[in-house]
Amino acid sequence: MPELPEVETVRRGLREWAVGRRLSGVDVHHPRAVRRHAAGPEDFAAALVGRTFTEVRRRGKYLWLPLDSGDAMIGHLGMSGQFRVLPEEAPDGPHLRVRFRFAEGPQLRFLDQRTFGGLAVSRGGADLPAEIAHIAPDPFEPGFDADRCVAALRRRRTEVKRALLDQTVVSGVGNIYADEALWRAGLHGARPADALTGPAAHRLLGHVVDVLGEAIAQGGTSFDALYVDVNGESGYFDRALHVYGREGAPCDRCGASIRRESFMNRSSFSCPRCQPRPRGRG
DNA sequence: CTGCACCCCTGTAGGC
DNA sequence: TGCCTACAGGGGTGCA
Repeated sequence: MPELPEVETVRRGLREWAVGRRLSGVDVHHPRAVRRHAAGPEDFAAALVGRTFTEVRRRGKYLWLPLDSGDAMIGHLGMSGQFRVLPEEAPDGPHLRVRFRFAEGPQLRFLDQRTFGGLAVSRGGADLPAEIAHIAPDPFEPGFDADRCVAALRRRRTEVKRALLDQTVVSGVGNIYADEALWRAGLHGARPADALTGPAAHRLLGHVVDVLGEAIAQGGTSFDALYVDVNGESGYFDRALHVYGREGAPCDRCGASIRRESFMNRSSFSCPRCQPRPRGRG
């Protein structure tokens, strides 16, 4: 479940099901799932067994679970990663990558169809793992500074959608929520970020925060079974999407037919009337 | 600093 | 039925 609202949904599930439980065994079923753990799968497991998850934290799309050792397990879901809480007798399935066993109670499993996601143990990373420090704060962190974020956004000499997707400007925004925020702001994603006025950039960031917050409240966006919470349940925010995946459907604001454009080798959805394409530099 | 090409993978949908 | 391509919510790297 890739973007911030989906990762936050997973974080909440992990907080409920993983915190305070002592690990009795960790089985790496696919080494690629721990490729970012340089010391290898055995070291990964050894750093976890016997330890207890004390908390579940998140920055943007990254999760980390501090341990009572002072280390932390880092997780990124990539495109198709899932954490699932399942009883021991549940079948493994084809996408099981890492199994976490506890002294008692259900297992925690990391599943990942495409294996773009991954786990690692960060030594001494309980507070903020060094591996995540290059990512900007996300809008829901106490340390988030909106003025600073807007300044970073307007400093980028690139298109505004690219800037929104840049995790060093603001973390947690992906393709869906970038398109939704741009629609709400009435801006085409190809507008130059450095041509936005301060108030316009603040308004855009406000829409980013709004759409992410509303999506969290709905448990995220689930188009299919790949994007589910730790109990396998889907979120409902897909019903509230205004542009993403709605090519040809009428704009909820003006009725014009939603268009789809190729951008950064991905699809971008927008309203041709509410979000006119910029001409030249702006 | 920036854009760009390309890499990492599996699975599905659609055209032929 | 098969075969092919395009596409999917992620990030990272190397190069110009």
